[in-house]
Amino acid sequence: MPTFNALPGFRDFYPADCAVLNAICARWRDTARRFNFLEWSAPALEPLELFTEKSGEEIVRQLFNFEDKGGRQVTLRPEMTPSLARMVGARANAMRRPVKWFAIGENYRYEKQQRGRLRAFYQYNADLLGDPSPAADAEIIALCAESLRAFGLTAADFRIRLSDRTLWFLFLGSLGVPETAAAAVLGVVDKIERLAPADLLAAAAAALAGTALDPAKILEAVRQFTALGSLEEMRAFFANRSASDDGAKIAARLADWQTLLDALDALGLRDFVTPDLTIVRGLAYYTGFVFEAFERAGDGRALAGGGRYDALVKKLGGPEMPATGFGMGDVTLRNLLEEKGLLPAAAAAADFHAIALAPECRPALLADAARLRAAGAAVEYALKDGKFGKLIQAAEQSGARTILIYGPDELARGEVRLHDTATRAERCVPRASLTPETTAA
RNA sequence: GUGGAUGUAGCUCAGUUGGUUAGAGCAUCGGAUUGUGGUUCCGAGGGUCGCCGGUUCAAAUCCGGUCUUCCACCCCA
Repeated sequence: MPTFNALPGFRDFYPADCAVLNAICARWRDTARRFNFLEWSAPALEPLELFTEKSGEEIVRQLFNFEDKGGRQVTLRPEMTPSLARMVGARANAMRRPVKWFAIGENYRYEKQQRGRLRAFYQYNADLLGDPSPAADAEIIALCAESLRAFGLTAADFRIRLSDRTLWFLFLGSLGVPETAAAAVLGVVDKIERLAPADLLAAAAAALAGTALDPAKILEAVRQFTALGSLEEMRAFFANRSASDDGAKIAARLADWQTLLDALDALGLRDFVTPDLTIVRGLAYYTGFVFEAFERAGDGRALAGGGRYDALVKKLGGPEMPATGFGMGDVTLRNLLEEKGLLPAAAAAADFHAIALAPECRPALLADAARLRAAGAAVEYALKDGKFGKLIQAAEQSGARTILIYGPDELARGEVRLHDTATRAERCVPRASLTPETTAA
């Protein structure tokens, strides 16, 4: 017989693991509820075109896709945003705005796994659609930060790096970079810390092919731009540059930054947010403010990421619908919470563990167990009769708060003996008085 | 997809220059003259040593392949 394991990158969830996952999802749901976001869901299996339309054919390499028995090209979803765009787009004209939705679902990506990166993972998404203003960006960023704070993480544990593709495009335009090349330049910016200088220059030259611009000069300007660490430095940077046609647009955009940062300040989250223009996000569909939450110590892993995608709903067949949102996975978050000792205790013990000291006592035990369960208590009992020592030992090791002892002596008086697992205190009470709140103390 | 490591019981690990039916602790299950036990003691189950092949009288051990896991790239929705 072969042994069967879960597929690579997939996880079996034993009860202790499942309890952790449930605890994480519960915190996510509660935080979203406090922001009055509504939960939605969608199929895990979707048409392949839903994702190639959004991200291009090259995405297929990282999808669990196949042809179904009806000849349809389908794939397990790698993310939920296209499904959201479809659903919102279909009813957008009838929906009161802003639309504030969140979802928790398992996503699938055909990638070689490593720490924090599996082939199946749960992701929490929150999106705010129908409002293009910085106030909406502030709300999404605030929800992202509070969703992490809900686990006990502090400003010492994580930081949200805030950037802005709108400002990037305005800046690149002021350098003379044409719109057609701007996205490619941002792709180079995304690698600026990882590539060797020679490779970086070659990449910049490739991105600027067809223009008369000097890659080295553009790179130098980009470096100065990415070094800006505050709104004040950004203002000074642009003030020192010669006025251009984009000057008014840049000034307006910096005012949006002010609005956004002021809102986060008033929400009590300013300490969690750092302007960081090195963040550009790989995907081309982001259009405005983008952000990523990173852990501050250790590996500096990304915990969440998101941004504004004002064109996506329309691209997927819906009406004009500005949108911003973020995604947060369970894998890296769980790793971080484990390291910080912030995982909630998972042990789920019964309220009562009942034992019968003689076969004729069992009917009374079963009747009381049924009554307590109907009243809401968690009740378990030994399935077979045995010696007293074995029964009480198993009862104690079960972790139940209170042991119910059904012996001939007690039952003759219409009573049951209560035994407190922690203190070993005991007392007898009439069976009829048992409630879920009854204790031996 | 590329490269480098890794693999012995459910878990943590021993296992000598290749040498008899592969071990320990923890965990699990059972027992210790049949109402106060969490201790202790005894015992049992559980491994084709990741898998396949090769070398050898003999392989957990050496060699090749493959899979898995981990790490670094790629990618990161």
